[in-house]
Amino acid sequence: MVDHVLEVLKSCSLLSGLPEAALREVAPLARVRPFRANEVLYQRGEVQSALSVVGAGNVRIGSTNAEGREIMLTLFEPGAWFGDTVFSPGMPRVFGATAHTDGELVEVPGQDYRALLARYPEAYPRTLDMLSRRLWSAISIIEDNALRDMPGRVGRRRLFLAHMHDPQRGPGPVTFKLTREHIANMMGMTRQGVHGVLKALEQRGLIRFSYGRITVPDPDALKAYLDERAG
Amino acid sequence: MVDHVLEVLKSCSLLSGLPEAALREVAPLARVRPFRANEVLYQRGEVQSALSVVGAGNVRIGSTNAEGREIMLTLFEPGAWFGDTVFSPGMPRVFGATAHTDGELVEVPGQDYRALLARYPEAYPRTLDMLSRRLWSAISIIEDNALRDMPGRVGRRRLFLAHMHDPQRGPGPVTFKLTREHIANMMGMTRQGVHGVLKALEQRGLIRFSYGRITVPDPDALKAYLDERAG
DNA sequence: CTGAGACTGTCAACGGTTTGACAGTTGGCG
DNA sequence: CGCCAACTGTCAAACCGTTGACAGTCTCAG
Repeated sequence: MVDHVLEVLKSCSLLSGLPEAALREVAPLARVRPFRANEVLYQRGEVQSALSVVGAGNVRIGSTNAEGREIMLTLFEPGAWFGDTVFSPGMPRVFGATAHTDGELVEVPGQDYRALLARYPEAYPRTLDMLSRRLWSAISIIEDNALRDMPGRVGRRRLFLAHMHDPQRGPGPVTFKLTREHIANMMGMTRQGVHGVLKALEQRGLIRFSYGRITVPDPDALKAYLDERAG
Repeated sequence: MVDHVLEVLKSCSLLSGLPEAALREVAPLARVRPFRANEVLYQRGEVQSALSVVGAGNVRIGSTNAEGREIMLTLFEPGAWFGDTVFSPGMPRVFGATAHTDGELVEVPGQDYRALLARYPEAYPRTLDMLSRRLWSAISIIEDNALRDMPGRVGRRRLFLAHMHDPQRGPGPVTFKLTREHIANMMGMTRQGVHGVLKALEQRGLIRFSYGRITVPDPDALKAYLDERAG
């Protein structure tokens, strides 16, 4: 059990600055939390700080407004970490998390994680680096939204997900389990609007899709197309 | 001179976790860089990591795409810090900075700043907290863009700036020196589009504006209006 | 104080997205 | 193996923001 937790923690880039001995220290304090598809994992506003690492399955990060319209910020794969308040204890959660598929979460209590960092300060730079990159991702999404038209935005977001999916950038095809509606929610568009955009991309052979599933056969080709289309 | 630098560094929230002794150590290593309005301070892509603190004047953060269309992410006031690559040395800058008014920057070489943190590890938690909050700001902008219509977006962004302007949340009026075109660039809209939105907000008395200047008389009233308009 | 340049108000035509509605398709569960 | 629920394709009408163009207003530097 603890061994399994340790495996998950080791797979997490945020924690890769910590020596294995450190991970062994927190592993027993972590909690494994299995989840079913569409289960709400955290709700916006909860005051509770934990570092969550996806052990298996996919997790949607996002929030819902009063009218019930939802926005999905990103989709996390196994190994990804989140927990926006780990570094700002006492603050309410800024966004919510929902299970996208069945899977499991490993939760390290915020206090324990912070104490661990304090004991292994050499891990701080790596931690800052990771957080900093998250910030860039967010900013580049803002830029895309402001600078690009709808096809550009959709394409770029697909690339972004492909990169999240496999940061090692293996050139092979990448598949997500996403409906048109999910994509629309990510972009602030409607299902119908997404449809038109995807159809155009498909005709160029840049993406392919089947029922509830979308695949990018060649991320590099998609990137090249988008770069050519607009600065 | 060094005294002046010290004052500026002390005013910076990112550095407030460091004891004054630490700031005295880096102050001599910092460089004061005066600037004139519209001067380009940093360009996207430069590989150079420094922590920049605004000592006086205003700085626009943003980027430009190939077609020359510009997006402005935010406007920084004295005391604000930026330097997206301080925590990820060796990476190219993700966005550019341009002087919005005359003013001055205090630049701490990234290496020196990082070495300082390593010497005063008790400052790390505060640093992570600050960076984390930046991430929230960015994410909440993404949310606003996806979930809100144009008036909602413009209003929210005005609030965001008001908050940046004075995080202590004094309830008084706040004024920015921003043209319609700047606002348009922040939102990915056009000058004309912004015009209509602002006119509507003005008629409700929520904002006022004069030549090249816009003021929010009562941020709380604006917030209340926006919250009511759309969850 | 005065002129040039920057900023602003406004208009009509155009275009892309949403809205709303409905039928067709897929996949999983009983 | 068949049905139901979820997902998808498609269309026309309405809407909203952009494009492009021009005249009016304000500021500041000389």
